[in-house]
Amino acid sequence: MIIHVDMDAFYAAVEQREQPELVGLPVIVGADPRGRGVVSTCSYEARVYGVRSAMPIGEAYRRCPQGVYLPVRMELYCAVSQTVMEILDSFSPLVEPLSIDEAFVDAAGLEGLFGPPEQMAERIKAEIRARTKLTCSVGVAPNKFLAKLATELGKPDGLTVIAPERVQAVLDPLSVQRVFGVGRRTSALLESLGIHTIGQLRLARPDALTGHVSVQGLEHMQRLARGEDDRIVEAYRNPKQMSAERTFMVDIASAAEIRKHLLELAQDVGHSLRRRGFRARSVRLKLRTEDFVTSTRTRSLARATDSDRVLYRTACELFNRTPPRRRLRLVGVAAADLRTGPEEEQGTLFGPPPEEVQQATIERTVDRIRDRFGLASVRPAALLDRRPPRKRSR
DNA sequence: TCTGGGGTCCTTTTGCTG
DNA sequence: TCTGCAGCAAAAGGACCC
Repeated sequence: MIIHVDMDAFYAAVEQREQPELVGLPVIVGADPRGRGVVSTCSYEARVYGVRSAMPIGEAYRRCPQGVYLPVRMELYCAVSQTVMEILDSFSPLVEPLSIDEAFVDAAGLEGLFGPPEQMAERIKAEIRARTKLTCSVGVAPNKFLAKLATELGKPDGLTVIAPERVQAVLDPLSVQRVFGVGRRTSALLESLGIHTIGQLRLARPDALTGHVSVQGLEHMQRLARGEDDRIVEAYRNPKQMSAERTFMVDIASAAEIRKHLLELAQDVGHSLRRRGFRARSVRLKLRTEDFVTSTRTRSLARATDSDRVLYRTACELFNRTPPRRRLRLVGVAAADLRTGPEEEQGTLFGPPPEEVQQATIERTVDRIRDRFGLASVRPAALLDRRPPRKRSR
């Protein structure tokens, strides 16, 4: 059996814990309601007004002008998250964090220590509440998909068990939207074909969906609809990409200004790579124009890198290739095709050229300063653009 | 009316190579 | 030399999740 743990209205609940005068009020954590952005999390009191995660913050404000609007305080939530994960680690050697506020816990073979899975889940809930003063919802089921579904069915502060013999009875009447991976688009498609419930999806004949869904996609959905999911709990997974992106307060037309942002984003991504010991073999530039059309451009690198300068230059090359005709509302830089381990073969007997060594030294020094004084406090554009001094002619 | 930022995974398109 | 084809990797886009 697998246990899934999900903190209730996490960011908002942490804020209410830190500021008890907010308890019972509609608390909305996210962007500034006067600017651009969305709701990250809101308290259950705010949900009464129809406010939801990912809703444009302006719309949230129209629905709930009396709400308490708070900025995201990521460091605080990360610290609480760490405590929660430590608690989970004390119950099982196999814990897979899914995001900052949820995780899978493999309960197999732990009956001797904690009793049956349901009892173990009970103890996890109690300990999280005791140590963090926060509530969570917990699901217990034979696999990941069902455990996560069980959690959703019991929110907030619930403990829901889906026993193996009850899987189909629980699943069949639920909306297809409950299937992991079926979102707005796919559920609209399925409903247009008369498939509204998981039971109908399970029994749908493949030929009724050909042309609408890929064969693999349908097989995947129908496996989940039958309650089958053989993914294991993985305690550690290598990241596939690291990225940073920024939406501007006002759309930007100036290429010079865009490049300034690309430099900052490249520095953020480079910093993440070095901190976690990864190098990237490809760089992706993401652009979103004022009419909300998003495009990406990728370039593979000859050699894996974690250098701000290489990320920045590559991003600029991608940008220069076809500068967008419209103003931009967002730019992003991503490092992808990640790998660990020592630097690849340099292709020379003498290692990397001296400028690269010097550049790497500068970047690591900046990393230390940023780690000590804050991520955004150091933006040494001058350092990055500095060329080696030119030799004077005699 | 307005739509964040960090990700994962999958499909399709495109271009190269034998 | 040209064409068609298969296989592959890179690139691009899209759906989805929290």
